[in-house]
Amino acid sequence: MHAYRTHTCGQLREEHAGITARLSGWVHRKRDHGNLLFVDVRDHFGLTQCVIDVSSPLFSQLEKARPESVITVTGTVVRRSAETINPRLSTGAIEVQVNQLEIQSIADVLPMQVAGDQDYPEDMRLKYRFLDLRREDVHAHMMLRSQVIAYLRRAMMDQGFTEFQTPILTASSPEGARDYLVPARLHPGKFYALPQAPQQFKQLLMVAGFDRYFQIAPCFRDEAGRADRSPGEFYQLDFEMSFVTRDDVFSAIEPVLEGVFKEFGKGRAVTPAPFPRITYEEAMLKYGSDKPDLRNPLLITDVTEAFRDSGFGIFAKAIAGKGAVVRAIPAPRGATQPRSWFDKLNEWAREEGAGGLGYIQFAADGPKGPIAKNLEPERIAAIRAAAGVKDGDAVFFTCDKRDAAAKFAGKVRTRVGQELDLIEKDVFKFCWTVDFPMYELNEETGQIDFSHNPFSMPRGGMEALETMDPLEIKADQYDIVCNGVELSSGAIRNHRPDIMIKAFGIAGYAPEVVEEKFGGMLNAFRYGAPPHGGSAPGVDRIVMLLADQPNIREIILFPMNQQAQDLLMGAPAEVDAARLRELHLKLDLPKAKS
RNA sequence: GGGGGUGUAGCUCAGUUGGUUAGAGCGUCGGCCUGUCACGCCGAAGGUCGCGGGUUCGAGUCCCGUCACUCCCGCCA
Repeated sequence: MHAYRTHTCGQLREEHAGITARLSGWVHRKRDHGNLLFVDVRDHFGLTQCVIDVSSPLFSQLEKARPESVITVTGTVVRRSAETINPRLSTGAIEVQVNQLEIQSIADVLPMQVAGDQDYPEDMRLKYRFLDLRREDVHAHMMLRSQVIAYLRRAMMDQGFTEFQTPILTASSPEGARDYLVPARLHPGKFYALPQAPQQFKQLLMVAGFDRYFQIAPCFRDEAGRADRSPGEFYQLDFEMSFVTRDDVFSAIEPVLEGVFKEFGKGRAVTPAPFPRITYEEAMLKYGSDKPDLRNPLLITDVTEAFRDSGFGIFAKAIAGKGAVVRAIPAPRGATQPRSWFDKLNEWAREEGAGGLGYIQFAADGPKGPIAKNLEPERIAAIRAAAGVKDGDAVFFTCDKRDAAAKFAGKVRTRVGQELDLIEKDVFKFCWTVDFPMYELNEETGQIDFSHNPFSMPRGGMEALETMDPLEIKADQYDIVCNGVELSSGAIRNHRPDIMIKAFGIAGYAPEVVEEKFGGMLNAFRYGAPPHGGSAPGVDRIVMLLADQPNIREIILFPMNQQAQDLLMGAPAEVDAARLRELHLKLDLPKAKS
C-alpha cells in the first residue's frame, strides 16, 4: 500500500517538472475535449490541473468520475507551454500527466455545486454544510476563524493571561437570558444549565488568586437569532484581571484587538491604541447609540431650545407637553437634494415608527422646507450654528422623548451617512463606551431597575450609592465597539458584599433575597476578594468584521438556522420514551396546529 | 409573540392588463470535439408554479387562509 500523496494540490511548481507526483483530492472541474481531458484536482491546499488523453486505458474511467468524487492520481509533472500557463493558479505553471488512477469515493449527483460561485439558499447550504464548506470562500472563512483564535490565544498569553476551562454543566443563572437546561438523571426534577457566560467562574478564579484568566469560551443562550447573532451558542474571548482599574483592563486588551485586526485586516487601517473613550451620555447625544460607528462623520446636536415656544407648533407642543427634545442631524450638501429624496427619507421614517422626519435646507437663497416657513430667522440661525452646517447643507430633526429622539436620530445619522456615501471605507474604528448608568427607571412599574449588569461596581462605590440620586449613578462598565458593532461589554466588578447588598437594595431586593440568589458569590467575597474586572469580546463578531461578512453563519462551521435548528444533524430531535422515563420527564406538548 | 420580503425545473431566476404547449442559464444524461482552465458545439430528460380554498369561461398571475425560509422588532445582563 503506497502513500496517498507525495504532494498537495497547492504545492507543485515549475521546479518540480520531470518528477513523478501523486495527488489526492476532489474532482473540482473537468474539461472534456473528447480525446483530451483536463481534471482540476482540489484539496485543502489548492488546485492542480491533471491531464490525460484518449490513448490511456484510464481515460474513460476518469471521464466518468463525477465532480466531487475523491481520487488519487499519479503522473509526471510537466511544465506547461508558455501560452497555456494559468497565472491565476498557484500551480498554473505545471500540470500532471496522469498514468495511474484510483477512485476512492464516487460522488452522487450534487445537490449544490462546489465549483463556481452560485448562491444557494441558506437551508440547503446548512443541510449540505460539508459541501458548502468545500467552497473556496466558506473554507477560507473557517481558516480565518481558526487563525484568529490562535492569534488571540498567543496574544493573551503574551499579556500574561492563563487559559482555563470552566464548567459547561452548571447552575441556572438567576439573571440575563433564557438558559438551556439539561435534566439531571441522578437528581429527578433537577436541571443543570449551560453557562450563558463563565461570568461567575471567572470571578471565582480571581478570588482564587489566579490573577489573569482568559478562555475562548463557549456561551449558551436560549434566545432568538439574528443575521449577526447566532441562536443558541457562540464564543467569547472571556477574560478577567485582578487588582485593576478600568485603564488597566483597556491597556491589556487594546493591543490584542489592535493586533488581531492589523494581522488579519488585509491592510485596512485600525484605530491605534489607546482607543477613544466616549461616555454613554455623550454617545447617546452625538451618535444616537451606545455603540457609535465612528466611520460616520456626522454628529448629532441638541436643538431643543431653538424650538421651545417657537412658531413650529408640532415640536413646540411636544417640548412643552411631554418634555420632548429635538435632535439635529446634519446632511452635508443636502440642500441640493431633490424633494423626492426628502420624501423617500420621510417615508422611511414613518416605516421606522417615527411621526416623520422634519428638515431644513440651507439653500444659497435662504432656508427652505416646511419647518423653515414656520420658524423665526434667529432660531434658524441658532440651529445652523449648533449643527455646524453651511450653505448647501441640510439638517434633519427628530423630536420625541429623550431616549426615543436620541435613538431615532442615531438611525437617521446612519441612514443619511449611507445615502450620502459618507461612511469611511476599509477601516476599523474602535472606541470604548464608558460610564453606563447603573440604574434606570422602569416605565411600566415606576421601579428602579438595574440598567445593565448588577455585578458592576458603581463609580464612587458605597459613597455614591448612599448619597447620589440612583438614576445619576454610573456603573464602572464599558463596551468595546468597532465600526458600530458591539464586540463586548465588561466591567470592574463589585467585589464587596456590603456594596452589593446596598446596590441590590436600591433596585428593590431585600438582603435575604440577595443572599439566597447569589450566596455563592457573596460567600466567596467574604474570604478575601481582590478588586477585579474584565470583559469578553465576541469571537464570532471579530471574525465577521475581519471577513467583512454581514451574516454570522458565514463564519461558523456548523451553524443553526434562525429557528435554532441544526439541519445537518437534525437537532433538536425527539428522544425515545425510555430516555424520558430515565430522566423522570413527561411531555406536556402544546396542541399541534390544525 | 409581532411585522416585512421571498416561494416557478436539482440550483439561480424570467414569466406582459388573467388567455391556448410555463422559458433561460447552471447542473444532470446522450452525441461530437487533442490545449482547456466558467472549454466549446448539438440534443434530451427534468415542473402537483410551496400547500389548501375562492373569484373567473379560463389563475403561475387576482383574493383569503396556511406552511417554509429569510430579514427586522420584541428578546439577547
